[in-house]
Amino acid sequence: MPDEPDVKLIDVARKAGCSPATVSRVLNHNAKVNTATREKVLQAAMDLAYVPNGSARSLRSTKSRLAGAVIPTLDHAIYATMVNSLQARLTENGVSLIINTSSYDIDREYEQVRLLVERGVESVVLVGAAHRRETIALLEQRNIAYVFTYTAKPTDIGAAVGFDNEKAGRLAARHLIDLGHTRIAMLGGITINNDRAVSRRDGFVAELRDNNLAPLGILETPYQADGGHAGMKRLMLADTPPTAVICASDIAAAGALKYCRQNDIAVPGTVSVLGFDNLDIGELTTPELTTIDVPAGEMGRIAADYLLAPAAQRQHMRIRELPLRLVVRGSTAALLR
Amino acid sequence: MPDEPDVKLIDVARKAGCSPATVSRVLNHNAKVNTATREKVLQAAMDLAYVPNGSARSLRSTKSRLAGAVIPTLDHAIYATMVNSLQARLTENGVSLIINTSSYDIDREYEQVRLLVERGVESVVLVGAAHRRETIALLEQRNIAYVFTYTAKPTDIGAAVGFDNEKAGRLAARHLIDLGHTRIAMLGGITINNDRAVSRRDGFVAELRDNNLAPLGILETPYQADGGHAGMKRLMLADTPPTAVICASDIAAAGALKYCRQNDIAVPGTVSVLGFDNLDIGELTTPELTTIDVPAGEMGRIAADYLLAPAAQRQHMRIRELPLRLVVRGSTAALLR
DNA sequence: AAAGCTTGTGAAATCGATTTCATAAAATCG
DNA sequence: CGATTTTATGAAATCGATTTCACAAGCTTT
Repeated sequence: MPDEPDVKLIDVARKAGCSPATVSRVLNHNAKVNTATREKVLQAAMDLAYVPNGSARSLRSTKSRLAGAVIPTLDHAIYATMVNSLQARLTENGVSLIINTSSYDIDREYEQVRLLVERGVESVVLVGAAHRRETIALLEQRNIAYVFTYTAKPTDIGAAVGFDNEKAGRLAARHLIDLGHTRIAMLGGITINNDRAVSRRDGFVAELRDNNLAPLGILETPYQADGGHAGMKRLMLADTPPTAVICASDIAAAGALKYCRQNDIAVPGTVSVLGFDNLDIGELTTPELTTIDVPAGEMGRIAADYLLAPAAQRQHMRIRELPLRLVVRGSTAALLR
Repeated sequence: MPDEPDVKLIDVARKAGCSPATVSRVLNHNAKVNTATREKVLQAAMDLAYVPNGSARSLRSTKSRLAGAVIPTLDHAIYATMVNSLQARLTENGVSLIINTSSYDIDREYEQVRLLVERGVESVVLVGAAHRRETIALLEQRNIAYVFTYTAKPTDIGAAVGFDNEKAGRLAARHLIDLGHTRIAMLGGITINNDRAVSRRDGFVAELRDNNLAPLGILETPYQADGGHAGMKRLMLADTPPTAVICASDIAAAGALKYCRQNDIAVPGTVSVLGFDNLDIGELTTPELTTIDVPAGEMGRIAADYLLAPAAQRQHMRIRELPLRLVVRGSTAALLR
């Protein structure tokens, strides 16, 4: 390997015939530097293919230009899409993003956040509003900006960007009630350590109760096609099968649809199926899925903007509730009597 | 804010009644340190909730425990899944992952890699084998380990983990030829800056030619459902529509399926549709998709293992070709005559 | 033209860890 | 038991940038 000795700032200074301080000035805050000198420095940096040492820079300046995100998984489009736009926006502003996954485990989440703090991140994106006390304490103590996503619960702790999950549950129930359904079941997500799934379920139950109805059954299933498939099977084989089912995600709903197709159960004729998330897949199933849109990309963008904003401004943007949108397609219909 | 002054290593040393050097020893290589002293140090670190300063550490030790990945997008499951397992494996080994997206643009890729180098990453994951010369030069010069994914092209430059894209194209063609099809078209991906799409197309064409056939048409479509939908429309409205279509991804294939459904074109009766990637969605469409499995998760894992391996060992693991697997489901069938 | 500002620059201190080198104390050996 | 090796530790140098402080030279201002 040729492996030339790494070019350092001082080498640039030498080549440009000035002091390291001046090089630093040119390369950073662009403070008062004579134009001729500036040119020489830039030229030298270019010639030497100088790449600054980020560690040294952040050690001295206490600015790392690093952000972190801890999400449940990247294997679900709803999170991957958010991270995609989060990353894009941060990068546009010179901030790099470190990603960690928690598998929906808040203890693991804490460990990951600790690691992020050690790496010197200046801000952190978390999912949901349920976290270990230590996690928040660590961020507060270190004065690291953080924002919760997929939730808009007014909380006295962190800032949040997302939507009201309880409203989402209600909106789903509302739609089915409006269609005349009374035997409504839910294929909910796993609620352990998932405050969002809990809220949606609560909203669902509350809306039913407000209409003098009770849920026909609430099953907890993993957010995967198999889970939706198996859950639908249990529901439809019960003594009183539902005429409408709310699913925790479009993936689960697609699995439910698959079960119905395999067993010649008409959707929406016999049973209406409602998804959640509004993933691409919703337009590709037969029938296409009625679902509730989750603005994942927008959340990522807004979260980024929040974290990029100067601390003073952040005060005014703590809670950002995004509108929920019911997307009506072919998998739900009025109850036949 | 209470904002206690940050605890530094020297504070731990003070509290434990020893020198910073000893604290460092305990916290790192665990070199010969008296057990009693070690306990005291660990206790002190715990009590003070000490979190090491990563910048200082990597500045001095030239070990950042940071890796980077530049992928086209996280908005496509095939990449998100790879990154998910890559990240998991790296984190297990104490390495954090910085993610950047390039939107399939190798100039952008170069910029992102530069940024990664500046952040001090010790290794980098790239997608495909087509990169700017500068990108590779930079990594080589800085002695940063890197690995290409989704490709197994024997290259004199980097290591690679993936599969032979040309074989994949051939495998797809082979399947359809075996089923008796002769009018075969391709809804390929965008080939600009995408060496993998190019290879798959070339393999497809080569296999047809080896069987004295010529492609009925090759359309380039975005890797999205709309693209597959629109492409299928063009193909089926042509003077001689194909009896079989190879799609660039399951998403595009699902879009193609949708077009057929909307226009009462029987699949696989009138036209067979072959997907690529083996995403979850393939099992949720009607009919379910015949597809070629891409071991995205495994690639991420293997890439991580490669990068985590000591440099000496890496020599022996440069190219790792994973097997391709045809997954036959309901969207392809023998040609009716 | 003297006093007071600006502007542009460099010398040296500094960020918080790791690492090298030296050394005291303890253990082993012939 | 004196000589030698081993073990455990600390003092000080160091990584590569940024930042503070000082100061010279060139401009204003009166």
